[in-house]
Amino acid sequence: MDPGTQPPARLRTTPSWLLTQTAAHAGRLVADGLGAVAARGYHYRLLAALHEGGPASQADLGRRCGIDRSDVVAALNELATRDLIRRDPDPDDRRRNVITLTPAGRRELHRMEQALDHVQTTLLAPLSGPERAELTRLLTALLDHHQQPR
Amino acid sequence: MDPGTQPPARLRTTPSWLLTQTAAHAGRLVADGLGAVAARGYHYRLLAALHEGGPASQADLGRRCGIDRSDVVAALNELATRDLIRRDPDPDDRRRNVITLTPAGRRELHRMEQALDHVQTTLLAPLSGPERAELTRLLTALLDHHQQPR
DNA sequence: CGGATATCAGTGTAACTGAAATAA
DNA sequence: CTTATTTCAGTTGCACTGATATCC
Repeated sequence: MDPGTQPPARLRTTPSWLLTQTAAHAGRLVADGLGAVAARGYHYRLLAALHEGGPASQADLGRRCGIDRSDVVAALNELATRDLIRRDPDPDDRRRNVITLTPAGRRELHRMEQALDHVQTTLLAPLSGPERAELTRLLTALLDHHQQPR
Repeated sequence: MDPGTQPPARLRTTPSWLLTQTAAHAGRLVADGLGAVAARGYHYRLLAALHEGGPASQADLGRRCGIDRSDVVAALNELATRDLIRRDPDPDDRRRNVITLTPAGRRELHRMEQALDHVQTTLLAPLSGPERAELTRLLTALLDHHQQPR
């Protein structure tokens, strides 16, 4: 009712603000969806990377998922106590661990994906099909550009 | 060089992931830009709201900026110690404080805006003019939709 | 009384920093 | 000697929760 409860116009037309605010909404939806299956973002990212790329070292997983090596350790600890991954020493390089997705992990990943599918639907509700494709295209271009220097 | 260092395709096509990742990049740029003028996001949001809407209560500012009342207190404390805002009791409603932008606050806001202008340029570098407008339009639609139930 | 305000203390997630031990 | 990997300890920014005192 109160029009003064609107965010400042300067913010509403600033791309970085629009991005971080919509991302905050998306993050809430993701947290709720994954929370319902007792998981969070880092867990899903790691399991998805393992499912798609097969067993990998922790440093590799971190690079692929954009998760800091330090946080990979903690997240894998949590996944390991639930037997969703296995952590074995690499015989070919004794610095590394080989992380493997377990059958239970594959099942949990599937549950997470169902939850996340629903999140996408809710998140993109106000956009048409072509609009969703265009948004995906634009965000991908941004992401590729800013990830280049790595 | 290593193609295995790419994020999983499932993530790269998921809108919520694209949003949170691009927002993370944007957040880094904003943090760097505002950090150079000894500020962070909350400070800019609050000063911008004060500049655009004039003096307001803390609860009002929180609603306008999408900042929790609890965090408004802390951020205003920091701004007050730098004399960028004034916090006076409201004579008409003794529960409230009237927050006012000081001349020093207006100057700092201007410096923050210059830093943020540069951030937008860097952030949107890979997109054409029409693409930037389209991205802004799509994100605004998402934001409006998910803010409705407030 | 119910409702709003300001404040304080604490939590959670994502992202990051620095340092150490170990091994290539 | 340098580099890479794993691990631990700690920090920051943003967002949120719950409780309390005060006032409309």
